[in-house]
Amino acid sequence: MKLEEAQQQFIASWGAFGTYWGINRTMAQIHALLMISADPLSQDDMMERLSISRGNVNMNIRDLIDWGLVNRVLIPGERKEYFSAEKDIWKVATQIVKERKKRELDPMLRLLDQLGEIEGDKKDKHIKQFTETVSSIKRFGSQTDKMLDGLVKADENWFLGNLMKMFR
Amino acid sequence: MKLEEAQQQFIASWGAFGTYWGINRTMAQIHALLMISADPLSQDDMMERLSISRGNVNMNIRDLIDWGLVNRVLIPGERKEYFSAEKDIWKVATQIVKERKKRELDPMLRLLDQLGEIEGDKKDKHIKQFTETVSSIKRFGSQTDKMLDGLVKADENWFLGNLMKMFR
DNA sequence: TCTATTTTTCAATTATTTTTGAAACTTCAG
DNA sequence: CTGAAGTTTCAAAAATAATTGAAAAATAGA
Repeated sequence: MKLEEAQQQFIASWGAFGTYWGINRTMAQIHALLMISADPLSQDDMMERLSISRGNVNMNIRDLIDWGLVNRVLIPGERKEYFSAEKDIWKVATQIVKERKKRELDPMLRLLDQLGEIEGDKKDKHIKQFTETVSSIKRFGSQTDKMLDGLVKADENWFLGNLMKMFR
Repeated sequence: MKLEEAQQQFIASWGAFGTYWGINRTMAQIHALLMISADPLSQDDMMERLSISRGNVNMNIRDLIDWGLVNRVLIPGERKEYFSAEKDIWKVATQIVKERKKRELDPMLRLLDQLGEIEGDKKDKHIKQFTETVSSIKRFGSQTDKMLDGLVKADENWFLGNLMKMFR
């Protein structure tokens, strides 16, 4: 398989998978392009490679920087801005976990705390079902929260090594 | 807080969070409604509780059944079909992991295998960067795959207990 | 079988999200 | 200061996804 063809396919597929993960297609494609590029790229490079508009590149690059997945790179003597992606896949995953935890899990747990106390007869089966569901989700969520904190802090090989042993 | 109010809020929020997880709002709301309901509900019940159309309920219920999160329940003497959700949150999580692995991770790994061999000079930095990125994602993906297989098989308390110790 | 009831399907509509592109803004060299 | 090069913004347009509702299909009791 030729390099260009493989690159095209990788970018297209990464973009498609991105939509499963709540990331929009273009953002995932830009990320894919930067991960497989040996050198940093400018916004114009990305526009050309992906056939998308300047505004689109600009907005999605900004989001990727917010997610901590892409960095601005200054190239001496160049006026343009260049961008490169974190290439260590473990760091990428860690960063995504960290951000998603912050954006999704933490707010969810805050909400569940507010739904704890319900007025009325604790023996009523509707009240019982509701409070049981909410509290079991809360319990599960807190455990997940702690686990992810650990995971984010852990060293790659140590973590995977241990986990591999556990599940063998 | 009153039960009805808390239920409303739980359903609305679960729906909103669902969109983060690649699940559409309505599907997540139906799931939420069934999780907090003490008794199985009919399609008409759900239409009324969530103010959505019959077709919408029907399609999303079917998806939830495909995901293994909801079951048809036969109520003796009733002509209508009733539905209930799995209420054990650990089973819910396990089921979601299993399905997403099947739908997302497995196809991704299959693709990466195809992108392995690139024609040309192995020393060329563009080829090198591409193959390195692809193979490191593949490696990471396979490890994740094995880990999730283990997780799905594992018993709740055993798993969380161990993980808690690991990360304390 | 017939028919009332319930479920399913799907084309058309509606809502949401993404993308474009041109104008506004910023930066910097001369 | 001026203006060319580069970046950002955002309203409008396009693309995508979700929802409706009515017709078709399935089901079960008489």
